[in-house]
Amino acid sequence: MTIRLLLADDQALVRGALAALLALEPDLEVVAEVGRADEVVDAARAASVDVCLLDIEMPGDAAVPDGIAAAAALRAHVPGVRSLVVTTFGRPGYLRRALEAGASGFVVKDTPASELADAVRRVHAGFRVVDPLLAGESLAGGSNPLTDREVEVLRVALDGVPVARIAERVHLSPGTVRNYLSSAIGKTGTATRVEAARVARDRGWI
Amino acid sequence: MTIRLLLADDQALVRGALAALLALEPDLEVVAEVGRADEVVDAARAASVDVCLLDIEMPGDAAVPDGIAAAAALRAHVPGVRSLVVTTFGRPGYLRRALEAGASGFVVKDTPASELADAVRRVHAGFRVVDPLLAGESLAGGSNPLTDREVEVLRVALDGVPVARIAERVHLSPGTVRNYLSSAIGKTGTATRVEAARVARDRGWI
DNA sequence: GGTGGTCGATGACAGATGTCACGCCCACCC
DNA sequence: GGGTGGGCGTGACATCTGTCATCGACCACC
Repeated sequence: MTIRLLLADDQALVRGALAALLALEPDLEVVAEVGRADEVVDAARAASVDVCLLDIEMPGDAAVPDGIAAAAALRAHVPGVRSLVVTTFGRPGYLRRALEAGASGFVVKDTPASELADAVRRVHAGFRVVDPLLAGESLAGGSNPLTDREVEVLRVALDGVPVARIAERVHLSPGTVRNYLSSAIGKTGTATRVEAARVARDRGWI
Repeated sequence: MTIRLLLADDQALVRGALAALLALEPDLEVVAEVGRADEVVDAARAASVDVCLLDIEMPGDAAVPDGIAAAAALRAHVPGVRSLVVTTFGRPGYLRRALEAGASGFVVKDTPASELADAVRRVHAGFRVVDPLLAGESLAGGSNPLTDREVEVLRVALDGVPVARIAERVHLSPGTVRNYLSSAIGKTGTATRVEAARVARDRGWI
């Protein structure tokens, strides 16, 4: 019996290339491909998929905006499927959030191509597959010290927009936004809101 | 006679997957793979390569920091080889810079996998292959209005560091840095230095 | 009822930032 | 020599930002 796979990645070329790579394995079969996070659940159900390979950075809708949310949605709605997150960025917080969302595996796109099929097989067999290097960093990184509001404000601050525009977008007064930013700057040990936002992003806090 | 290919991409998984995809074509053969921009020229020479597939975002050294520089280095040192840039980001400025660097083709990773092999063949045959959507944007985008100093300062400003630290890194006085930033803010039609840096990056100006 | 806690807002302050006009130096050119 | 212009710096100014103390509103809890 072959393992039935779904590929979710917004870059068609990468998706197709991964399909070609996995097609080399006789016990694996790619039965569905999607390019958006919000299409994962339907496709997984329709094709009776065993394992989903999920990129994190993918377009989606408000309910399922990215690959991590797709893993959570799969666990909730199609519990038989296992998720293997395959991502460009080995940010510690991504790993933590992916595991919290119910993903069974987490590999970065730096890993050798030869290891992917094995990761799929182990995930399908019920094991947990995690990049060992990243697992260490993730534990060392600690958990997210930011409050919900700080996260919300930092997300907007990422692009470097002025405080006034951040305030508009999150429906808070400019003064309050500055308070949250100041707090986040303190927690990240940085000097400006943009630095704080970047550090928070790299640690997977936002 | 098969077309001999070199794959340059820092993500091993993507590299391997592309190799599997292209191996499906009987007239194509992947004869070399590298993960750094500064290894492209040597590898291309050693394996007598016909066409190089180059990612842009790749680590490298000071002389060849990315895939675009690798295309330029190939033209200079191994003139027989043609370059096909394969990149995640369809930024208009990337296209312009890639063509200036002597690349024969430019495709984004959104394109269907089925078209890649054809793009390789056309590049090998001496044609120029350019994403048509992007070609339009690139012409509309116009050329780079920034001075060298403005570019240098904006590159550092991308991370949101304070002006004082930008001044240290580029060996200018803080006041001068602010002048360049102010000028760049005006040219980009933005409000802060970080916004200016992001706009400039997205247009391929820095 | 009181009590404590959180959330959002405000005000005040120092320092950073963006803008602008101007000055200096040096290369270049007539 | 006398411009002329670009690159870099300075000073001054208004505004924005980051920090901190404080306040009112609201809610949970005893």
